[in-house]
Amino acid sequence: MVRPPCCDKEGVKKGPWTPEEDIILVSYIQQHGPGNWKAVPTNTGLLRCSKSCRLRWTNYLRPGIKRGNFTDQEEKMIIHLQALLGNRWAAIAAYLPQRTDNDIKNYWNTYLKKKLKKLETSTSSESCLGHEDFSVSQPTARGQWERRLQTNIHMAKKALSEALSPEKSTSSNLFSPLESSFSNEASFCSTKPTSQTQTQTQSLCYASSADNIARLLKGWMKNKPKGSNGNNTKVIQNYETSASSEGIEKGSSTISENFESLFGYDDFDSSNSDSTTLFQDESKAEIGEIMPFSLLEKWLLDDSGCQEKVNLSEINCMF
DNA sequence: AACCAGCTCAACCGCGTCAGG
DNA sequence: GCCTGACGCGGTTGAGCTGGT
Repeated sequence: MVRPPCCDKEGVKKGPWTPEEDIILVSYIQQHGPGNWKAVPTNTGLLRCSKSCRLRWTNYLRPGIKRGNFTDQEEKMIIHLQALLGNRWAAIAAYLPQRTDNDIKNYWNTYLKKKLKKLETSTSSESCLGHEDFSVSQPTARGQWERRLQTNIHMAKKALSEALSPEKSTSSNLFSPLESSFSNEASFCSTKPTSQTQTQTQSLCYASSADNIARLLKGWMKNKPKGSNGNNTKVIQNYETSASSEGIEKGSSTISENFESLFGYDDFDSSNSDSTTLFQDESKAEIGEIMPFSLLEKWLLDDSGCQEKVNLSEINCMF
């Protein structure tokens, strides 16, 4: 009764994605939205399994993804949340806008785990923990976290039921990431674009998604050793056509320039994710704007001693 | 310059869950 | 209630990169 691997069919490509494949995938999702992954390989002609497409999208191409250096605060949040939630990377990722669960998992496994271990061994000789007061080995702090989590869950549920009631749905858009753990991801969407802003929204988030590819392409164009072949050019040109039909400004001379102007990657920075996105049900990336992130950070990062007083009223404001 | 060990991270694999029939 | 297929998640792998010798 062994389940056959989903991708062991002949002709299914494995390994790293090429920029062309990325473009095809993004182009498709831009038109049809994420979801129904089973249909993606069939409809796009990509020689990838549906799982691979979904993974590529969620971990790499999705709009608003931030890559590279984790900030101190992000690091602390991961440590705190890992202590609280365990290896539930998706849940942890819900608290870190612009980070994917895979990214966080990798960061934890390659860096934070070692760091904490080091810290633990260095402090184990001493009777108390150092200034980096992680809750990993602190049952009391963990208990407080659990209480807070329960409060949060309760309020999240309340907010959810309020949000689902039609007359309130427009005003209650401050969803907690926790809801994604307790309802489903689709309910996560909050800032529904109005019909007036939808067109603008679509192109904005499309650009945001394209930024990811553009960054990829930038490196690819630079490093591409023996020139791109005709196929590449063809695919990219097709994409240009598709992009231009979407009303996105197209550059002129070279392909690389086209993409540069098309996506404006030089202007890229994480702040561009402040646009509402077309991909509302993939809105992990927008949590920062959905809820007052600084408040959440405060809640997460404050020393455990004094925060309880502040929390309940402040958290209530979140919902 | 060549080799090697360690590290990083994108991608894969397999299992669990859930919805639809 | 059972079966099946799709999806999501966490663990693991391995190719490529980097720094040291």
